[in-house]
Amino acid sequence: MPELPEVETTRRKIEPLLLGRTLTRIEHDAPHKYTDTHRAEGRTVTGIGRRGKYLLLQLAAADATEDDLELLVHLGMTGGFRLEAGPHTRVTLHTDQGAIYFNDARRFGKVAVVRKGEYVAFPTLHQMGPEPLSEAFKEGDFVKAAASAGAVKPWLLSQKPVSGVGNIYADESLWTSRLHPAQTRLKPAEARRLYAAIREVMTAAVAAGGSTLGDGTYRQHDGEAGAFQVHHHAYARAGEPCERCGTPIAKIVLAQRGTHFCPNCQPLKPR
DNA sequence: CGCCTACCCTGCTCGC
DNA sequence: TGCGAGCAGGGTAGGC
Repeated sequence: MPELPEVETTRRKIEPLLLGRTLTRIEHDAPHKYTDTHRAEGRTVTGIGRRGKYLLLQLAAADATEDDLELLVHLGMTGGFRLEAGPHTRVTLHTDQGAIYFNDARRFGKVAVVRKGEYVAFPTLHQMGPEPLSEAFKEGDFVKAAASAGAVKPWLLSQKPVSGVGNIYADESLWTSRLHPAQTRLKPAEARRLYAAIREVMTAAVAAGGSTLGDGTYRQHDGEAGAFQVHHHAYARAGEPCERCGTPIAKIVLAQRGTHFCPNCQPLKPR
């Protein structure tokens, strides 16, 4: 599950491969997942941005008769760019300087072309919360919203209080801030700990190039693996001793997601 | 309107 | 060795 650190690493890696290139043709199957890609044909990539877990390729208008467009890419669970086609190539971006391939074994990824900023067809992107490593992510706002929130992990996964947090980094941030994933209505001190943990975990994970799991799914186009997985304290460590207290890490299912936490350090408090 | 659940999709692991 | 069951899960639709 590429989350903010993996998507940001991807953004940095593909930027030199796509910036300034002209998209000559886009091929794909499964049209219900890859929409309006033809609108990008003939456009030059003028920038590569990221919002939460979405990559946003800027396709500026050539003249006043056209709209600025964006090519959205969501990597889903297994999506990634490759320099060569493979059995799981779903979308091929042909450019004036060679092709780049979007591979996605489990087909949870998305590619779409929209008018710049027009995200109504993508409600999560449309209502995306602030970037966790930006000035827009304010502790005061976060603490206030957390005070009335439901179970904290699903709340984080909604992308509304903050963007880019997925299953791995939710579990890691909650372990770091010693909060139970199902805790509701965070007290100010708890919310401040979580706010700091999200920034700390995301900063370290971006610096490490993200996390590459045991199955090697989350690699960059050049085969490079992330390094943050060795710093996981909770995610995928069920049964192993908590690094703070030695209690075995528990695994439960919460909001349909595998959820890992220390039952001793992260107690559920009645509210 | 907000919360909850089912579903999408397919490669991989595990047990027999 | 072969094979079916179970698992992984972000985002979205739909129900209450």
